[in-house]
Amino acid sequence: MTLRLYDTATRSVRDFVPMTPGQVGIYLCGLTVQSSPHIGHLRSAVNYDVLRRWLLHTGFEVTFIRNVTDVDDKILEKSVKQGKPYWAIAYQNRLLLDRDYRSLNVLPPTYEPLATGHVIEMHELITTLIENGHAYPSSAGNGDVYFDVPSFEGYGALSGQDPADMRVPTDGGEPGKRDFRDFALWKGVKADEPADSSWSSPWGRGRPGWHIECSAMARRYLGDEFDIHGGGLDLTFPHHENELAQSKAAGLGFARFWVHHGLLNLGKSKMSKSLGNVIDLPSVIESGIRPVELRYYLGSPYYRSRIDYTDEALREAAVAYQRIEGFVRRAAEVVGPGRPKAVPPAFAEAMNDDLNTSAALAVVHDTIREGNTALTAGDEPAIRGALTAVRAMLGVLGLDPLDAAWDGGEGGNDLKPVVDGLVALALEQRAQARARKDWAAADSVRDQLKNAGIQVEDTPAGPRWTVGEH
RNA sequence: GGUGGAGUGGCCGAGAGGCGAGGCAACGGCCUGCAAAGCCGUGUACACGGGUUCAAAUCCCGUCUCCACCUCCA
Repeated sequence: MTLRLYDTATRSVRDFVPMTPGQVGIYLCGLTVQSSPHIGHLRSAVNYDVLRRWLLHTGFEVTFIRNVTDVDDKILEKSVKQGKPYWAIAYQNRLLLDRDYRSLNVLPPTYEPLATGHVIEMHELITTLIENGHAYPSSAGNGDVYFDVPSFEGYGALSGQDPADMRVPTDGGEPGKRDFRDFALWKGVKADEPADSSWSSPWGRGRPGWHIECSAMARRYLGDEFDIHGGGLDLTFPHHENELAQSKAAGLGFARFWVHHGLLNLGKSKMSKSLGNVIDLPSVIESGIRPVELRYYLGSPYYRSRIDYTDEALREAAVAYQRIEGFVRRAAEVVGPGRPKAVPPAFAEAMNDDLNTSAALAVVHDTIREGNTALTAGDEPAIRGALTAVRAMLGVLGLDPLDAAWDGGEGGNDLKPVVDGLVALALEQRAQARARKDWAAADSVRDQLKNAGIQVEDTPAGPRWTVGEH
């Protein structure tokens, strides 16, 4: 049973066969750090994190490269507008992005290369392209270097575009281009751009032209040919098409699989800063949803389908996750956390089927039902079996409630033993009241605890309590 | 204009020719002093109109609505 993945280039689900047995190289287009991340960006991270964790679980060694684009038009614009160095703005947003990734338990990449750190690699690639007739310096003498699209046969194959059908720009396009479809590999420095945002090159001072950085960095860390290239559906054209064209034209094998995830819409269109329909992690947390619950929401639909964001759906996902969490915690209290190991065959089958997380989650819920039944029956071996299976599955999805990754952040855990003691005191009172069948007094204790944010529930093993509104 | 994709029960969301994924909500029951949690049961949903077939949510034709890309975008 092998992993089957949808490959955009062939528009079909294919058996995933790595170039080197047991090893996988993945390049994921990360963000252009022009602003703080929103939950649409986070979906991307979660989707590929699940792919990665599944590959790891099935025994692969994964080299996961996720880049950051730290120089581009918008960052420079902001720099000028705010009177701040462009690199300070980029770094600031990078830190925010990193914080969000960590909150959502997204594994850190093997390496996170920056565009500005790979100018030399880009020059090498551009030089090759000029030498073999696939690129040329702008005839306008502005220092730009363009990729010669008509010189590359097969342009448009990835995205299913016919170059002949492409819209001619209404503004006339760049004056130094031979063809309006040609795109910049290198951008000559402009007078109104910050002085520290250009690098010297054989074609004069300038900066990277978006697409080339990914070709250069993927090659640097994964080689001339590698297994999987990922990114958002909106990057298919032109970004990935251009990456593919320039890499192939330079004689590289490049990506064997193109994986694209669906976007997250808010209202009637995709979440994006420019439209202003943005929700970010801090505001989600503000609304009482925990990061793990957001991750469940973002990760439970099939990665290629569109998510139409609504507050209700998110809240519903949070409740669904709490059911999962409730079982794991209750079971762990009875039999200990256990050691997660194998995943049920049905779960593996779902994951191998192009990462069908919805179907995989159905297996999680089925197993939880069995576990809950075992819990009421006090059948410890069955509880243990269900718990380890559930934790193994949740681990693959990055959603194990017992994962230490979810503890961090607030730092309020030191108080746990203290609260434990206080609640135990109150529960002792309640137990006494119950013993003398003074239900009013017993319920009053429970109500007061509830008002303080502590839920009490009676189990065969005695009362247990949980904190928070969840 | 071109390209790709989507419309599933009150809601979210899989599936993809026959055997009712799963979750949330609702209702009934069990358990409980009462709750909570949990368990059991209850819903014949597949945008619309035709067609193919013994059988269609799944295939074909047409219609409508929506989204993404063709400009920066996860």
